[in-house]
Amino acid sequence: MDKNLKRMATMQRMQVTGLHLFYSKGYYNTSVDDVLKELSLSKGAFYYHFDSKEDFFVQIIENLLVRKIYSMLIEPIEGHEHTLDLICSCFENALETAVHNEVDYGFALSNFINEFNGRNAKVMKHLNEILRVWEVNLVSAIQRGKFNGHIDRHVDAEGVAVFLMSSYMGVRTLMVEMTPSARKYRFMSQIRHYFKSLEVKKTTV
Amino acid sequence: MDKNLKRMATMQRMQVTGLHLFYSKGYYNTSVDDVLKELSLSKGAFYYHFDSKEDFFVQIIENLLVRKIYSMLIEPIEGHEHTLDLICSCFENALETAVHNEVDYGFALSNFINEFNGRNAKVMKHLNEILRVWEVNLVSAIQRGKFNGHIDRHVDAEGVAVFLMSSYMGVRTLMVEMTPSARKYRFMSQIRHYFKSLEVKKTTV
DNA sequence: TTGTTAACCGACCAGGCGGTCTATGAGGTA
DNA sequence: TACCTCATAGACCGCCTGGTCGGTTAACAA
Repeated sequence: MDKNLKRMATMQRMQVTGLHLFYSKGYYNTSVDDVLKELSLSKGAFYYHFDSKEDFFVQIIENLLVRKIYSMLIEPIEGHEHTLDLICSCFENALETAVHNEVDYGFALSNFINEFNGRNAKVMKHLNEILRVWEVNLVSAIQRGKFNGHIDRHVDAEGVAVFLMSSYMGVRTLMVEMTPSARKYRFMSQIRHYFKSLEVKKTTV
Repeated sequence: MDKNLKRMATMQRMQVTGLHLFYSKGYYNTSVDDVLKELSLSKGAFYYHFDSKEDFFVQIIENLLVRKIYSMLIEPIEGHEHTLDLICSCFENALETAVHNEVDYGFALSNFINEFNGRNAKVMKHLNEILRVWEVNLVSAIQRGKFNGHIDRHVDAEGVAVFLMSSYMGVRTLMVEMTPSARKYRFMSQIRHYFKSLEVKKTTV
């Protein structure tokens, strides 16, 4: 048990450092030695715990990336209050975090999708699974909104979900260079404008 | 002159092949030899025409990528008709091209931005310049629409431009895997819905 | 005390990388 | 024929990469 704890701690340290480096420098552009140098560990330690660099990365996805995205983009919109407000403040918070990074490298998930697409089907399967979960949760949030009477019943939930995911992923790329906070502000204004057009039309007069 | 023509032709061939490989496999994941193998040329030929791999890529950006994006996303919206319709069909065409690729690797510009961000400032400068031109043209297109009376005068042109660029870049990433044509359809529906909310309000009754 | 084993070390390997350099031949010029 | 330049060839270099492997250490069990 105590043994197992040490094992887990070392693996965790490697994975945290690995995610940080893969995110900021890219997977193919980061060597195993880069990760080990950061931690003053050796090749032996690495290949004792992981089968390969790819296996290492898949475990990072499952243990760290999935949770990160879940807690940042999925869990916050699971409430039962006004759905669109939830999504709005969820995006607002996620973007604000990005603005506060002294250096921002974009949305980790979409960076990795770009990097692995067409080059590594196995890793892509894991990344796509995260996208799928995100999409499903967005769709059900919007349907909840329609059910609760906040969102117009003619709205296409799947369409809105795709549109929201697209725009979020895109704005994160757009924010990496030049005036991220201004772009965040403009983006959020337009999202709110778009959301207003999804609400039930108050039958005035 | 004839000599110069041959020189240009060889350089062009290298650049076309280079863009294709860099786009599909990534810059860092494509070696100079990969490009040369494709053309049955040697290292000598390559370094006779280009100073370095980086110089090669910068020339590809300036000679090929800029033009490609200009002809696909900028020039089509420069007309003076109903602006939002122009943008709509421009996006429609650009996405349709992507759907028809048997294998799609996303939006080249945003892929490269992801790959070079924080790693190569010089290349990033060139990529950002393309983004800037795109943004400027979108903004002026929208302002034209406001001037022509098609777009509500309260609309924030810069905001709409950022939002459009974001969503386009994002949906291209989202389309690389799984049901691109369905996602394209849903995306375009929402774009049209969003555009409707930007039009001048017809004062009914 | 002795043996076992989990955790880690680091030298080593084959292959690939960007880039250099000398050689070579084709085509024009004198 | 002799010469010169442009365009290309391909061997070579030093460096880095993912991955292997025999050795070492410390904790614990007998």
